[in-house]
Amino acid sequence: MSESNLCPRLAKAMDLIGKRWTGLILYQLLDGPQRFNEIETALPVSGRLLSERLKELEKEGLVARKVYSEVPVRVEYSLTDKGWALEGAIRNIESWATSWL
Amino acid sequence: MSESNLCPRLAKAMDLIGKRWTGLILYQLLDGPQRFNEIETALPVSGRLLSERLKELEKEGLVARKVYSEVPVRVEYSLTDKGWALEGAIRNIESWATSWL
DNA sequence: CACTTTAAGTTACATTTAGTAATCAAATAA
DNA sequence: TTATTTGATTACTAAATGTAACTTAAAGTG
Repeated sequence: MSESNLCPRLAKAMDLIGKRWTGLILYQLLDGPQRFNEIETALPVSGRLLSERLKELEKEGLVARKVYSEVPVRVEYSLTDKGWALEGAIRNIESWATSWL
Repeated sequence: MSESNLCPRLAKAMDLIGKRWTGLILYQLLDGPQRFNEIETALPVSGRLLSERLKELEKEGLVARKVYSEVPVRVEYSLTDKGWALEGAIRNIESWATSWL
């Protein structure tokens, strides 16, 4: 595993999207803003990793987190412009899956 | 991490592509057939995992493996039609990376 | 024949990441 | 005070990954 002249931006993109659950979380958010438990229910991901992934995605600016001070607290996650910019890629994978899997 | 009504084909696609290095290996093969060492040199992936991923991709029918009985042996990996069908998705990620990372 | 060379892996072992279940924090209602 | 609910975090186990050494096979060299 030596060095390479691989484009660092593509490498980073693949590292992000290539992380387990990230693709499905983004796909899920294509349906619109959703709260933590909605995503957790919709996907076979544990709360522990969902929390971790959402934090990464928020840090990278693909996902926005909004807290509503209700009772009990409501937290909604949504795609940012940067996140929505991946819609084409995700839809592409979806249609590939439909055609080839 | 309970059950969900997630599309099994999309889940499988994301599981495949979302596995570490898989995206970059497919991207690398968009340049045409390449032998084991070429891919290993082009990407920061170890031989151990490259071998494992290529086996998975071959099993899933995205990559074809051809052995040339030369001295020493030459093994070339290339995309199948099913593999090439992912080109759009991969290019999409590439262009997202260029625009947003 | 023994011995070297080279590509393509494989194996053994340490480290990191993921899975599972229990627990915590905050805010309000009873 | 205690219960309830969402959104997490923690502790522990299991699985995946990183690293480096080793193996295999085939042919050329001495």
